[in-house]
Amino acid sequence: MTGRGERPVTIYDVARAAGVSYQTVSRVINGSQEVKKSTRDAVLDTIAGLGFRPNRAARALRGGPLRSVSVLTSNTTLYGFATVLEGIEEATRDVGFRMAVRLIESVDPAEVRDAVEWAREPAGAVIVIAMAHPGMAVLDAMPPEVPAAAIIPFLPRDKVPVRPSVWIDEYAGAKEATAYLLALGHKTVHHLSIPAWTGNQRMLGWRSALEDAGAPVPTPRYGGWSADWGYDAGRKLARDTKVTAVLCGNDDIALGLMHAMLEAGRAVPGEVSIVGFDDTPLARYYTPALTTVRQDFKALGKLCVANLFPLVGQSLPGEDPEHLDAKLVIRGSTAPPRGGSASRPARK
Amino acid sequence: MTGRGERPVTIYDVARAAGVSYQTVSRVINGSQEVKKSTRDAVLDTIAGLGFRPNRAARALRGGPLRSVSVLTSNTTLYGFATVLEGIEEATRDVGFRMAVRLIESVDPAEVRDAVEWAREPAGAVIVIAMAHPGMAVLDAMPPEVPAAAIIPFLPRDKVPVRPSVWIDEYAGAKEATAYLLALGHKTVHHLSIPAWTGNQRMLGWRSALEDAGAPVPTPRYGGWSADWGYDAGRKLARDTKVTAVLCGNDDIALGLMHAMLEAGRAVPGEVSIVGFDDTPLARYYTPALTTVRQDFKALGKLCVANLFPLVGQSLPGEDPEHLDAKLVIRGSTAPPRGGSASRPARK
DNA sequence: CTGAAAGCGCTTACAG
DNA sequence: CTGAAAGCGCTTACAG
Repeated sequence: MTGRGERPVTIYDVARAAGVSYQTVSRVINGSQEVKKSTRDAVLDTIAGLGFRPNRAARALRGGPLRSVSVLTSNTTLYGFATVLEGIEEATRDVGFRMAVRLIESVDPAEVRDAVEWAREPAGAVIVIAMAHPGMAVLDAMPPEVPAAAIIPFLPRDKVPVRPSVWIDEYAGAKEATAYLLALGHKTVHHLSIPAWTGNQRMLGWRSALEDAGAPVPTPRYGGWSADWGYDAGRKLARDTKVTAVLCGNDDIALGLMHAMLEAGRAVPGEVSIVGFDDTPLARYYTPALTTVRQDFKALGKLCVANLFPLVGQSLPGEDPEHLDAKLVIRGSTAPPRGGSASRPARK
Repeated sequence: MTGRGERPVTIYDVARAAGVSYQTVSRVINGSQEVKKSTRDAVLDTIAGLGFRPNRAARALRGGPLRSVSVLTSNTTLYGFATVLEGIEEATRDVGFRMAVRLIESVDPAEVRDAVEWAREPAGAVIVIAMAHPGMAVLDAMPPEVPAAAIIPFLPRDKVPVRPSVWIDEYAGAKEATAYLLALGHKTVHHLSIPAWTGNQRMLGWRSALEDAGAPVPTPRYGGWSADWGYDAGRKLARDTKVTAVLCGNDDIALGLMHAMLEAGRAVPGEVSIVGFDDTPLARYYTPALTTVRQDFKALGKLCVANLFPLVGQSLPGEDPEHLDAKLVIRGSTAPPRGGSASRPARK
């Protein structure tokens, strides 16, 4: 019973109860090797008995390990961001770290500067979810001495990135999805992209598959992350009856597009095949069920934490990879084009 | 330019540069009234020039204002939870507070105890998102002396709740939706509920509308929050051709149900009308577009912060209400029953 | 292997 | 209105 409103238990209380100096208690809770086993056990027992928990503020002030990670992210109502965040939270909680979160809503320089200040303030570790422009801007602005790891949507530009970075191989995923549509017999595949940046792997993978097959490369459209945007863009695409297959930048966009097509009287997948990206928990319940590229966002969040920890003197057992694979999941929203001949679809 | 790797600016630096004592600097940054205006302005200028930011750890250690809120929540990949969290983050950031987040995944006593300890540790303010069982368990276990506010899914049991609590009037929303379906001519309305608890307002509102109309009250089904669960439950409902109208506990469940109905060959809304709850950004793009009860989760999160602040000596201007209204949004997933006579639907 | 000392940056009484 | 003092709980050299 820690009781109500009582003064919290400190290392001095533990020291007195265990009959040692408070320095020894400090060594025990910090896992120092130079404490005799019997002393350590006695102290540990006392800690458990008294319900002692180290005061984080005092630790931070002293310059000790803060055991905290500050996460910068945007768009947490999007499935991918929310799930990455859950992965980070679980991984940090597992090792007794706290997680602070701050949203970045734009690439406005003042907001970016503010976000960087926020992140470095408590001298803890930092994670930037740079899966959208605001996060990328913050990542660029982050001073190199800040211990930070990042989740990025493209391959690192340098062989040795400035800081630990993890990603999903969206290039391969997009390429596989596009190749699958071509193999179904579609002459080409259009692309309703998430907002564009240099090195967007989903777009590059899509283009690469098209080029490999010698198919024409339509101009991709981009502008947003939402179903709203997918619907608006979809209404324009629906007017072009030569469009028979579309790869979307995410599943929300795909839903908006599907709605626009159906509303325009174009059958899915009868006249138009649609592929999403992410495989949200809803995608399989769209009608028709959405063919999409699955990404394991939770694992990505955890992976980022594992790659961050060596920077702050923590390390988790085992070697961790830097990236995860994406995986095409075939459902009902894709089919051979009307009258088109399928050259044996590469169903795997 | 705060520069790279330099020692952070402290109140001592500011004091020296401004030619005052460090105590005076402390008074200025804490808004003390007893500082001469000219002194205050000089200090404020120096602070801006040097880019000083108070060290939060030192403040916390001293017992000063921590300016931090710790949020306990579950299920952040669900739209409602994610959006409430964004509202809390924005409101706390606006006043220079930090937000720490921890997930609670079960009602397991050990996890609940742990979560409570986590929340009280840094002596900051606490918010419990008690919109699901895990949060409710934590709220029940929270000692009264902890400065906490809560988001709850039902009316407070007592006239004067133990702590500030905010909610959305789901009772009225569910009642309105159910009455609307009855007015369309449905003999009764089934309910696929989110997990049940005593005082579930969505369920009570639904039941109340049925009773007011003298309609039979079918046994509600519940078990999960997800489209997966909605689909499983929907497959059973689809076999019962007497079911012509269903109110769902959220939009994800509604999507699963809709998929099950369509898959079973039952037309929506031709044979079965479906109403959701929440109005997620995807709901309007379901096919058919989902009639649902809109809840403003972001405003709810902000409202909770406003109600929390008086507890920690902050107060925001203006008087804040305790609850928000829900609103029926009519779209394409609802219609009069086949052959049923509509008694002039209460379209508003 | 363990104890005594210093100090992290701040705020709040306490004097003046 | 402003300065000098004490101390929050902890960790890391420094002695022994």
